[in-house]
Order: sequence, then C-alpha cells, then structure tokens
Amino acid sequence: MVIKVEKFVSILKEHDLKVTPQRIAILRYLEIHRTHPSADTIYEDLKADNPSLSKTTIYNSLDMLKQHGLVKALRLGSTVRYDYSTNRHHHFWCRRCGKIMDITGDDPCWKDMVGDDHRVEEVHVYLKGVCSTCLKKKKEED
Amino acid sequence: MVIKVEKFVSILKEHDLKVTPQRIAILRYLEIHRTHPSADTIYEDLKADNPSLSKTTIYNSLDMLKQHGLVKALRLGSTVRYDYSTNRHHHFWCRRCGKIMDITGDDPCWKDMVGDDHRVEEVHVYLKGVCSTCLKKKKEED
DNA sequence: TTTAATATTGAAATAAATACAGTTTAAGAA
DNA sequence: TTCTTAAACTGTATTTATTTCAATATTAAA
Repeated sequence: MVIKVEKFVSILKEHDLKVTPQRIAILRYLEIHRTHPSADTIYEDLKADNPSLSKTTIYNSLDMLKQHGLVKALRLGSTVRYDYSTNRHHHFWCRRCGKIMDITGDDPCWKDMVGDDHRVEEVHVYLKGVCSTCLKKKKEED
Repeated sequence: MVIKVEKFVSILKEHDLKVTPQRIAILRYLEIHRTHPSADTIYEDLKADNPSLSKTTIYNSLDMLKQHGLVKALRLGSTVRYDYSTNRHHHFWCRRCGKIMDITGDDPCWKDMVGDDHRVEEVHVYLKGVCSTCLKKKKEED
C-alpha cells in the first residue's frame, strides 16, 4: 500500500502541530492498519523502522493526536486501542477471536437517554459477544 | 441505615457461594453506597471494621460476585467502578464533579446497530460530559 | 468434632501508563 | 545556509491498579 507522507505532513500542519517523523509514522501506521492497535503494538511495529523510538513518544504522540481529534482512543475492557477514523461510530468486540469491528449503523437515541439536563460531550459504546465468523465455525460450547 | 445481614446470607446461598464475612461486607457496602465505588475505596472503607482485610480478597470477591451477576463492573476511563444493582442501565459521568449517575431511560436499539449476524452478550455504554448541577454553577469556561 | 474443599491473607510480581531530566530536532529568523 | 529557541524525543525510573502465589484460616457438610 502506497501512502504519501505529504498527506500526513499537511494534516499535522493544518493543526499547527510540528511535523516529526514519529508523528507521521504513527498516522501512517493507523491509516494502514485498521485493526484498532494498542499503543504497544504500534510501538513494537514502528520500532522495526526506527530502533531509537521511545514508547513515551508513542504515548505522547497518540495523546496529542487525540487532543486534536486526529485519532480516537477506545477502551475495550482493560485495553486501550487506537483508531484513525474520527467519524462517530461504535465497536463490536468478539470475545472469541478478539477482532474489533466497526459498527456503522444509525446512532441510537443518546439524547433521549439523558434528556436535556446534562451536556453530553463524549459517547463511549462497545458491544461484546461472538462475531458471525466465529459463530459459523460452530466452536460454540458456552 | 439498617440492613439485615440475613439478606446477603440468603443471596450468597442462593448462588451456592460460601458465606463469608468479607462477602457480606462487600455486598452490604454496595447496597448502602450507591456511588459506584472503586475496589480501592471499598477496601479502604471496609478495612476500618476489619483491619486484617486483604485487598486481594476485595478483588477476588468482586470478581466472583460479578461472575454470579450480583455486582456489575463499569469502566469509566481508566477506573473500574462497582455497582450493586444488576438491571441493565447505563451511566453519565460528569467530568467536572466526577459524579456517576445512572441513566434509566429506554435502552436504545442495540440490535439494530449490529444486525443479526453477531451475538451480542454485553453492552458497554457511558456518556461523559458536564452534569446539570455543574452547568448551573456557571463555572463554565471551556 | 472432624475433614476437605474453599477462601483469605500478605508479600511479591506484573503491566500499562506517566514523570522527568537530558538530548535532539523542527522551523522560523538572520 | 546557519543560528536560535521552543518543542519534541529518548530512556530510565516511578507510579498505580491488578494479579499471582503459597501459607494459613475458615466454611460447611459428614
């Protein structure tokens, strides 16, 4: 997959962020890998190309990119995963194969849930279960 | 608040769980404190009555009670909070005062979100923002 | 009261995330 | 291009929540 570095340079500049190879690498990684990787996975994979990469940089960068809405952090159970896309969607997490799938259906009626009293700023949702692929494998016992 | 120990003894027995003072204390604590406390908060508070209480026991017991559907664990950001009630509801978390409020409105259309392909076993939802009380305090700047 | 299975305890280990101080780098000015 | 400075990066140390584990204590049933 060929992805131009220029694209990420512009994105960073648009947000008045300094352009560093580390940030470009992270954005590029998330654009290519749509698997909702963890900070550690990103670190391990990027270290191959840049042995001096620090895990602190991964955390710092992801946090900064998150502040600027360029990446999204999702908490599934005890793990934090990162997502490049920023349009609101939710996730289905298969407990069997571990795959995390985007749910693109209509956004349910959140406003109805809280009424107008509170100001909702973030909506955190994920569903957990067994995905269709795993169900078909008929390895179901429980 | 007077809460009979007998109640928790029966609950534990119904689930074929051994009745121990620690388990009773935890259930009793959660019944009284509807503030969605963390494991550590429960531990610190119960230690007053039982100095030899171990934090491992808190974790073990909460986990066991969770397995049997007697308590529910909710993850809000990086913290895990525990809840005595077991009927499905979601939460609103105020980023200003930290209070966690139950959302009792109708359950949105989860099934529509995933369709019939996947088997949904758990629904994890919380909304974050600023609660009405904090909004009224007009301490809003951001 | 005895017994065996289970629960509790407390210390040690683990893992993810954060803090920090020193070094390096990006990007604008000269 | 070189200089300058603020910001970013690195690597180690630390923190905090949780888990592991072996020894001890307790529950519940015979």
